[in-house]
Amino acid sequence: MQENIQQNQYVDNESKKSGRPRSESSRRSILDATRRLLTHNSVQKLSIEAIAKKAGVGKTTIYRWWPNKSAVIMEAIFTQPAFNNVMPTPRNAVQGVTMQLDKLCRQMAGKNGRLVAEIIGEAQSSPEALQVFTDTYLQDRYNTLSSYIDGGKQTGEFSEELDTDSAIDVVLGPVFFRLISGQELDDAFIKDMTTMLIKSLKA
Amino acid sequence: MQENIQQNQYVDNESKKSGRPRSESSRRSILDATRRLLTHNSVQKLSIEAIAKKAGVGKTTIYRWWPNKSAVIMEAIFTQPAFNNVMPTPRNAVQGVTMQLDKLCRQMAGKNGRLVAEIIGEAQSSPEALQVFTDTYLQDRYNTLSSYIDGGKQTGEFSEELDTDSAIDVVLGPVFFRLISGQELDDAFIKDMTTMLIKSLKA
Amino acid sequence: MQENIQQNQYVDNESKKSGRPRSESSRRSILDATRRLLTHNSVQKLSIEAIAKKAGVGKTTIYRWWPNKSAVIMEAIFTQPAFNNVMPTPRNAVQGVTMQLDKLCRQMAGKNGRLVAEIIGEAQSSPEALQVFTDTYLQDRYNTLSSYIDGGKQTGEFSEELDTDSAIDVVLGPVFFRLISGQELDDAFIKDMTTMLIKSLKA
Amino acid sequence: MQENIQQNQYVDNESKKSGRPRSESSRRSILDATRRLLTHNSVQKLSIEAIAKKAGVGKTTIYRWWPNKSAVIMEAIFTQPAFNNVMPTPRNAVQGVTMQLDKLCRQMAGKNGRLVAEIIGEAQSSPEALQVFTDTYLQDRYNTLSSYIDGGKQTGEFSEELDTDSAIDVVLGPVFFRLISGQELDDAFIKDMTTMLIKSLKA
DNA sequence: GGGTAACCGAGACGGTACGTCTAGTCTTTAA
DNA sequence: TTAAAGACTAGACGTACCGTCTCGGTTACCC
Repeated sequence: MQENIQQNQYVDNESKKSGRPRSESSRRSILDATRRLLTHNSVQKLSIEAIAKKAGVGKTTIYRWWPNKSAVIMEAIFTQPAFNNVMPTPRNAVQGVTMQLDKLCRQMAGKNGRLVAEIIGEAQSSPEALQVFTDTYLQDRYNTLSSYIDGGKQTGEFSEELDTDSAIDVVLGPVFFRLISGQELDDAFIKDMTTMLIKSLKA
Repeated sequence: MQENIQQNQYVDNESKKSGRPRSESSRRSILDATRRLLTHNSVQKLSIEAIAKKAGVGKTTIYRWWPNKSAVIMEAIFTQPAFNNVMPTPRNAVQGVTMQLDKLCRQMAGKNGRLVAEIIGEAQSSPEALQVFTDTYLQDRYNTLSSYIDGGKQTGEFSEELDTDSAIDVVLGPVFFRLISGQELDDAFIKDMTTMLIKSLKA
Repeated sequence: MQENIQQNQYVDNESKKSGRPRSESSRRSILDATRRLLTHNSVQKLSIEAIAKKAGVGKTTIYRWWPNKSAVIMEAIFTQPAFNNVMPTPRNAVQGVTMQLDKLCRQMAGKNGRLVAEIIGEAQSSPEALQVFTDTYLQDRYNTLSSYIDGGKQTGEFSEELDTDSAIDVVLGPVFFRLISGQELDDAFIKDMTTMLIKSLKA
Repeated sequence: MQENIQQNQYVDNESKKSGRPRSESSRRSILDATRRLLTHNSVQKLSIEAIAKKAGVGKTTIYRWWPNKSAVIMEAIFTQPAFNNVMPTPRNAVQGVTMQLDKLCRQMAGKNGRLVAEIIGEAQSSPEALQVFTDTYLQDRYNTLSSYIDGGKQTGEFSEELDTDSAIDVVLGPVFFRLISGQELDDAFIKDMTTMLIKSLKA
């Protein structure tokens, strides 16, 4: 499993510090253990204690680097390649929005969808976790949609009177609502939804 | 606080049973205590133990009648008059959908919105709880919107090609997404969203 | 299983009262259920609730006639024929004491011994239960030994200076101590003990 | 209150282990709390929960180091100086046995006697607890009596044909029987009993 | 033969304690 | 200084029983 090596976001290790350095192997085994445990347990049933045990790591090591369970899980999940949001440059705004919706829905099919729903659920009880969710997951989709919609407004594909932020929520809303209300994101729905949402954006 | 008297949904008390009958006063004090505790605590921080203590009731009495915490909370919350969904008959389909969206958003403003978001969050880890949420809360909104949209399709206000179920999810999605992503349901958003969604339904 | 029909000791039904009379069948099924449950459970693990369920009887019916668990159990156990204390008339005091010790030890062998030990254990936390144990079980043995020892003192078999009550405790003590300290009442011990105790009584 | 510092018997802390070491202060406050609670409550009414609360300690800390309530209580009680069994060297076997009986009876007078009776009672429902009772309390008395009786057999004070183990049970039995049958260990009884038991041991 | 009184079963009630689990913190030794 | 190990306080979990109560019904006796 290839992994995007990246800085942990809760620690600024800008410069060389004295003392024993953070163990990269611990970090990896924590995230690996989390991913493996999540294939058999729900997010809410997963405990820091269980992660620490499975990873062969002290609980303190986890608490030192992540503020809470949600943060560990999100880092474990959203850094996986399956959750990237890289797309080819679209020919026009309509195609961009369509592609984004399609990619989002494909990512949410099956197990991953349930996982994201559980993460969202977990985040409802913690503003910090919600913030992390927004930053590490939603933000990319917001930015992408924002550029497409703004572009569409300029080219005349979309109504000039759209408020971009509101429009993004309208576009993303149905996908996540379908998810959290326990329904499948099947092809028929994707098609129906996309048709409606494109219409709602048009001039 | 006037309350919709209704049968508890987990018990079929069709006929006279032997034994001491269920205590109505305990039932009320459990629901009251739950409501009062929720004004100071989040759904997840609320414990059955705390409800029992506050209500002056044994824990077993709660476990006897509700399968889990979510069920108690939903019965406590959604039976309140503030969460009814009674609306005047609309002149046409557009007005119907607009009214439903407006009512929904008003109910979700402020504290109640956070509460519902937390309930949804809690329900992500338990299919049974999600089912109860659908049955006791979403269903009403589904039904109402369903009749408006079907009506609109017949009168020609809305596109004949709409799939009603998909359309309902598209209409409700943005509201709940806004909620669970931690943003306010302010008037500007309501206006923008309504404009877009009505357009998406039109022929 | 033949049973000594006897008055329950906690109720004085001296005279005919008005109202429905106590159900003899309930009484019997309670005692039967208790005996059956005790073959698989320890005295402490046995619950009034379990007895009531097994006997097909309301808990109140048990509480109406017995003050506590120990009382039910003792009535169930000690009224059984295996626990009677009828013995042939001895030729002399020594034989009497010997016979009593032997009978006592035989009754305590195996399962019954453990049962009595558990009853004694249960009675240590409740003076009332201890009283019932004394009245329904120990008293018979006390009386019997008392007559033998007094007889022996008169015939010169036993020392005139014996205090009868103390002597009884000395005679009974080793048996019950062996029981509650978890050791077997094997034949070798019975023989050794009897020899010693008879010597201790002699002039 | 001076206390025999000793290893807890359920843990083999042979060598230095990694991790935070067991808190000596928690251990002491648990035992102190137990002792204080026992002055007002019976053994059976005492709960682990109450001990934990009184000691300002998590329940898990108790469960980590003791297998059950009886074990905590016995460690709290029997390590007290009042329950030691140190005696001066006797001139002969008769004096030894007499002294041991006397010391035992003095220790059992008043509150402590009731306490020991309750502990014995509690132990009747649990072989493990009975074992602990034997190991931490009875064993000392067994050993002492054993050496006195064996000595007496060699010097001719006691009958050569005595089985030492049986004799010990005969000697200890009356004391504990008197205790568990709820009678006082008064001076008259001690005198009568001692006279009889010495006679039973003699050649 | 109707009244009344005590019984019966069933089972809900307010409680207490159980033994387990997890959270998040603290304290040790080793690297 | 960080890591691992694991003990610490705290408190909720869901279960089992306690002893009491409240129902609808059932016998007996007594007038």
